[in-house]
Amino acid sequence: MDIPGILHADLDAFYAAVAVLEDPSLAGKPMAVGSGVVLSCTYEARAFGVAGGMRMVDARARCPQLIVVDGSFGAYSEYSKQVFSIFETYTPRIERISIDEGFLDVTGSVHLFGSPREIGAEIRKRVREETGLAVSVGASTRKFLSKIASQVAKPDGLIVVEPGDELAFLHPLDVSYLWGVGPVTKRKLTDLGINTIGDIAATNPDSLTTMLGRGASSHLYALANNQDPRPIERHRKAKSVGAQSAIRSQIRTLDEVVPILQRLTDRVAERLRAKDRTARTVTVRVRFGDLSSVTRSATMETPTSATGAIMDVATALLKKVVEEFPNHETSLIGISTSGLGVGEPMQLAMGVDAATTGGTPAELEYQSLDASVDELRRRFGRSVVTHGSDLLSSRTAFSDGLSDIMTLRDDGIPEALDGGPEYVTEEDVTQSG
DNA sequence: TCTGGGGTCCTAGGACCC
DNA sequence: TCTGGGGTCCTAGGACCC
Repeated sequence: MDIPGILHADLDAFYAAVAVLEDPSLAGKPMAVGSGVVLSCTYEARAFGVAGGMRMVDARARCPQLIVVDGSFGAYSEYSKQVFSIFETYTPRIERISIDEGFLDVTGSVHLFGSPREIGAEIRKRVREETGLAVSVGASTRKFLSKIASQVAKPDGLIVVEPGDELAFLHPLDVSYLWGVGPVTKRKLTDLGINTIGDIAATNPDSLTTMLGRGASSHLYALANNQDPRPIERHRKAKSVGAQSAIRSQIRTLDEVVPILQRLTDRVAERLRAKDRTARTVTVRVRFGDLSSVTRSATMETPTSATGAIMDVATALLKKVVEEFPNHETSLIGISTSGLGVGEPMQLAMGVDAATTGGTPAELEYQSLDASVDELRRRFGRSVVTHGSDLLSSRTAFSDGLSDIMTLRDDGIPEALDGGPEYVTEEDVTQSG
């Protein structure tokens, strides 16, 4: 396999480019997408020193005529879909890294479509013609090297690193091109007199280890010597699901923070269910007014995707933080769930809606029973209420009003329904389907 | 220069088990 | 009963990436 068949394709200034396509009057002007911070900006804005990640106030200071537009995520995923479907006509071996970049392994496609260089050129042409977007492409025999090549190729370029030329291409480049070198590592390397990737390759690995630790140093040393055995991975499963929210006004008490945590937990649990996943570990992050932050986590005995169960754990963790750091302002709160699993038998808390019983809320009565999906449907029709990994959490979620209103699909999986929680009786049910 | 939201991976210490 | 070693799981923090 001595052809540069690993392609890295990266859309140029993606969000900004889409904004220009949606509103052509923005073409050729300095423009940034984002509200608090710059998510993406045009190359005209970059000429003024505006860059992604920058605070919008700083961006405006550098470029007073900067036009700022809000992002529209619907349009982004539409364009992204189009672009990736073009990729798919050249190879099924695609690893999507994010909405705007991915790896393509075209080593098996050369007989059909020509050399990697020809494929890269054709992809760029087709993406330009069919979507109006510019995509830069790097090609080599290694993932990390192709990614670097596409960065060097920007904007709107194609760089192929032929086998044998790798080190000559790589070694003059600044260390920050390497995946894994951020501000902290960059500073440490500078202190060691290491500036280029070639400097890393020429350094005694032991002295790197002293400064960076075993993992990071062997990683960087390998990359600097063009070692990167990672294959293209087509389907990567998420390892965590989280949500966070920055808080502007100063708040200090648990009572003020809990509703925000509730909202975030709702979102996370819903996304877990949408992916048909469960989580075992709940992590709560609190960032204080001085921007320092702490995390507290706890692992549950049984995995769950139930809002109530996750919220119980999250609330306890949050309480711990508040007790540990009294009278601290909170500037951000986040929740993350990890230890994700699939396919555990779900435990359902069931309810019958008020229309069925023609009634007002009655006293809740619980009982456990085993039942097949068919039996559930016979007994309750559409009136599934909430589910979790154990009966207690399902019931807690239900009685706290955190339940989702759902119906059973034919495969027995609950499906979200619109409508209010009008339930008057409730029974706990173990789903056996 | 710490401003956003979504993630991954690594390290290190402690608990616990064999 | 103590000492030692190895492995796994959990928790907390930090760096980095898009």
